[in-house]
Amino acid sequence: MTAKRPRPIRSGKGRVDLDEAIYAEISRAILHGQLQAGTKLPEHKLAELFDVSRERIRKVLHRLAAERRLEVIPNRGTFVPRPSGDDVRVIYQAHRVFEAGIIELLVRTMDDSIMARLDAHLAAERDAARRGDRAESVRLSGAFHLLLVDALGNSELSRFSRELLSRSSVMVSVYEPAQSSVCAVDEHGALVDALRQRDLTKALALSREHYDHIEQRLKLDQAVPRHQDFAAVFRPVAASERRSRNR
Amino acid sequence: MTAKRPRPIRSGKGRVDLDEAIYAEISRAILHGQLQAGTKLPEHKLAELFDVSRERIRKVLHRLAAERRLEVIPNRGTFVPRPSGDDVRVIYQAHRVFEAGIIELLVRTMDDSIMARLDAHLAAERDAARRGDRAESVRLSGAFHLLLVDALGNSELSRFSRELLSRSSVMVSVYEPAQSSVCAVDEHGALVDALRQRDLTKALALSREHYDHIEQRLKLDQAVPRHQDFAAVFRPVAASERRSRNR
DNA sequence: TTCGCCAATAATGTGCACATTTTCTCAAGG
DNA sequence: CCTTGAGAAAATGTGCACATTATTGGCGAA
Repeated sequence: MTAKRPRPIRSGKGRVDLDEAIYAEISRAILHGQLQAGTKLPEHKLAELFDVSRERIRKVLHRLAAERRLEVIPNRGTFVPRPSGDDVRVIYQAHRVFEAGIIELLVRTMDDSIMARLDAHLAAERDAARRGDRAESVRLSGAFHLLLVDALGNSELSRFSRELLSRSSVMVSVYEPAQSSVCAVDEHGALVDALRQRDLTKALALSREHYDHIEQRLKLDQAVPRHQDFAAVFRPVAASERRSRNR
Repeated sequence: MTAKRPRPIRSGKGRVDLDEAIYAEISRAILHGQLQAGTKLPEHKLAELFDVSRERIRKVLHRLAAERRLEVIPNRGTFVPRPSGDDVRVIYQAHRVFEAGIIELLVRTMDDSIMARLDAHLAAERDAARRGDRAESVRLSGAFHLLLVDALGNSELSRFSRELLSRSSVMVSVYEPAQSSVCAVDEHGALVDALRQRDLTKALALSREHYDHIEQRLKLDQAVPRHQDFAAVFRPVAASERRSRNR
């Protein structure tokens, strides 16, 4: 590290984007299940990885902790949450309650353009399943539920939905590290059919059962705690590369 | 827990509580509508008020901003959000969607103890209304909706519900600063009746109309932006008093 | 060996100094 | 009178030093 700088290396304006980039990168790693539950994220190590100050990492970690994506234990460190069985129950019940409300509104207010987008998404899911593209199937499966809530055009609902999905992603990677049991495309298709018929009761039941299936599958498996070299899962953010050239 | 160390000014564990106390105090002021929308919360002023370092205040403010309770504008400061008309629409739609999901579950799963708690709450609301206790009526009115979600015993749902309520509280204080148009007790009572009969359709309609009424009332009024001496609304937190004696 | 204690090391928590940016003040010029 | 701009003042942003706490490693006694 340089001892004292006569001038600022970068203007202050770029720093906000830098924060955002680091935040997005860690969020992505969690959402994609690339960080094992229980993994510790030491501030020094991350600061070195992203080539920023420790304070900057600290701020991002605490922000993620406020969103329950990470867990900060005072004087101990920051960890990827290790969801308990009760956490699974809480999160999936929240998913069910939340989507029930979404469906109740969609049945009353959806239009053709929304149905068209849902149909297009189902086609993409079926195509990924036919090709056997597992990673894409997982991604689309989660995106289906986001599509439902985004159709309402409500930023608050979308934000909360993403927080829930982020947390269930960690659970999936904990409880089923090996097999790829994604949402069945058939269940998504049946739900869309019920929506098209504006059949509230049927749509509610299908959504509820859908999340029940996922939750049940999770509880069958056992958690396999293990350590992990987290450094490998992060992609470099733009600014860190830029600064690396100066050294 | 006893202080063994030669000279601990304060035990390190107390600091977490201190953060929490300041966070709770500002949250309370927002929830109670004691902070006018648009009010700036300067870091060094708050630091002086609570008698803590500016960094500590800073952390709390950014945490509240992450929950959308406050708004941080880079290099400008932290402000109580000034909700736009579209914000009102988004928040109250979120309320409706969210409570619809809650009701759908409550109708299927509630038991006598939950109904008893709801009845007791209604009695308290009616009592406050009869006594003309406006502040208590406002508080109980918001608490009714929290009681509904808390009945599910789901921390995630409760947390999100409180975030929403916190944001709508600011809106109420912005758009109707004078009159006390709280939730009508009758509407709460009718909703409880529908729940008791396990009438999903009726309960959904009542909840929806209830929030529609509140939102409509808000939109009739005009925002009255004005400055405010925020220092008067904060109560001292324990630790700040303790330290004040040393000066 | 194994347990427990203590020093050594590493990691987190925090106050502070200083850099950067914005806002305020005021006066000169159109 | 209004506008504009330069400098001062005030507020926010950030890196760093140091305090505090947890973890590790080692050493001696049962």
